[in-house]
Amino acid sequence: MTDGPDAGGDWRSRLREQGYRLTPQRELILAAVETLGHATPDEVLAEARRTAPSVNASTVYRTLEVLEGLGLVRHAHLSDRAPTYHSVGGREHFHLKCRNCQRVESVDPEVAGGLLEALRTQHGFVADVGHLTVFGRCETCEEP
Amino acid sequence: MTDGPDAGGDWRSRLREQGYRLTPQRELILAAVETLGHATPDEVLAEARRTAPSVNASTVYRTLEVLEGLGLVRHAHLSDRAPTYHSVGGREHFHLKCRNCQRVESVDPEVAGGLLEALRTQHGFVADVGHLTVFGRCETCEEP
DNA sequence: CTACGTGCAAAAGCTTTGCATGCGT
DNA sequence: ACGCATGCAAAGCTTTTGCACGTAG
Repeated sequence: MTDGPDAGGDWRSRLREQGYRLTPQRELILAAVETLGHATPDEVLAEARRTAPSVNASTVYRTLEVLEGLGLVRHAHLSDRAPTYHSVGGREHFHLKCRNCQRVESVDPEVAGGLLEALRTQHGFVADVGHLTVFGRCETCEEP
Repeated sequence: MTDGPDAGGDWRSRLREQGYRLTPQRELILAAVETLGHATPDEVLAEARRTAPSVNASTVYRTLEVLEGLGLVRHAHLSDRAPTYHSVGGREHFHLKCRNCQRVESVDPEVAGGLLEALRTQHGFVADVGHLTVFGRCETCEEP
């Protein structure tokens, strides 16, 4: 959860190098995303408020945008409504979402390798696997 | 655009068989979706109003829900915000969305066959290809 | 004649924006 | 000291909901 391309506190330097300021809120919000795994802005807000109750929703939205711009978090659409954010601390992955039990599973990008290759050669399309979400029915829910 | 599993006016019978009533608005909204190809509820409303200016937004939402329940239309998320609806008149397909030029391309499900198979065998997950949207960069926008 | 579907208006989410103040650099 | 980031409040959108009326069956 804390290792990966940006282990330790390197991201703080990168943040500042890009002209951003390092604030408690930004640390808190990034930590919240990492703790939660997959979370909507609303859930991130709630988690952040456990530590600093005064944190504001607009700060969460603005911060998630900044963090995503820096490549520290990503978002995907795991429901028809809210976007959900996750840390890019670990390796890249895409998501399976069961329409029946709502469970979310993370999958290695390699599994989609064939599709990516086909899209590249047949459609000249370079896909962003990390943003991919596949809806369907999971093993348990598909049982007869 | 008018052929497929439900060619002609067969859908009207199915509609009634399911206990629904056949109203001008329902015809109009289905026609709007077919005319537009891919459209947000808002766009569907605008198109429907070209014929019947009194059509209401809530009717569009309610009707799209009914039509989707009957399998006459489907929706996918082609932008981070609005859902877009399309007719299921033609054959099933999934979507590629270019983040640069915003263009949408429809792709034959067969292209994703490998992925589906892998998800089924490796994760016991039965994917719904028709709802799939892959984000990335299209051929033209990827040129150096 | 029934009761489902529609239009209208208001409510409910969720996200964005304008400002004055606070704080990181 | 400068100016970006935050909190607060209000506005903006999209979607949902409650009701009374209209109309399909």
